[in-house]
Amino acid sequence: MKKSKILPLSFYQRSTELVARELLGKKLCRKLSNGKVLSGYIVETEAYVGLLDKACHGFGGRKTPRTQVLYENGGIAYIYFIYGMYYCLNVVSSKKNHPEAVLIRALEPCDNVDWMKDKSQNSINEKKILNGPGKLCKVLDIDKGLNTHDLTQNPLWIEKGKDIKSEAIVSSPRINIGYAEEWIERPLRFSVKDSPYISVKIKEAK
DNA sequence: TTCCCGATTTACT
DNA sequence: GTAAATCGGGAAA
Repeated sequence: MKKSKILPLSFYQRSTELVARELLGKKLCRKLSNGKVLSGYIVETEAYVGLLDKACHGFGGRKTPRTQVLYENGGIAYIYFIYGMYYCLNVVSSKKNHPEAVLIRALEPCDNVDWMKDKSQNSINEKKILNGPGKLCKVLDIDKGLNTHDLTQNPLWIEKGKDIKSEAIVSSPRINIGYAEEWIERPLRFSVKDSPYISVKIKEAK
């Protein structure tokens, strides 16, 4: 029995910023009901760090049916519906009773790229198939049914992928959280430097 | 129960 | 650059 490439639950049960940073380069895999496996390397994430973070759904200890999953132990999926038409995939991190998670914002396509191009109706440019949290969920067929799913199990899991050097990781402010006041500028977004697959271009520091 | 608004994407001016 | 699409969750009443 060969050693599993799937990341263990202990990987997720650490500080959220660390998990967000180290998820870069990892391989997100999704097995469809027809048996086909789609995958991509994670190139962009954002950390949502719970109680004090005004951008986090669990801010201030808010606890509702939807955010319940954020309070669980790390290693499971938190999927929510936004703007009436899109889903976003998050990885719950940290320990029980800490409402923290990492938003997966963009992937570099890996397996079954042609199938994904078809699905996204963007058959020309593979750089734009998975470059956004709403888009990657649509293409990978991720919806509420996978909420609370264990990310070490079929049909959605994360494996070891490419090695990303720490010099190749850049942090920047998060996207579209204009309501979060002093948290808007916090550099909790992590991405692979110069990757053509990220969602929103990073503002250059002058 | 009602009302407001969003961790987005796409199309248009 | 800005706006429209579109609906469930959360807060208020």
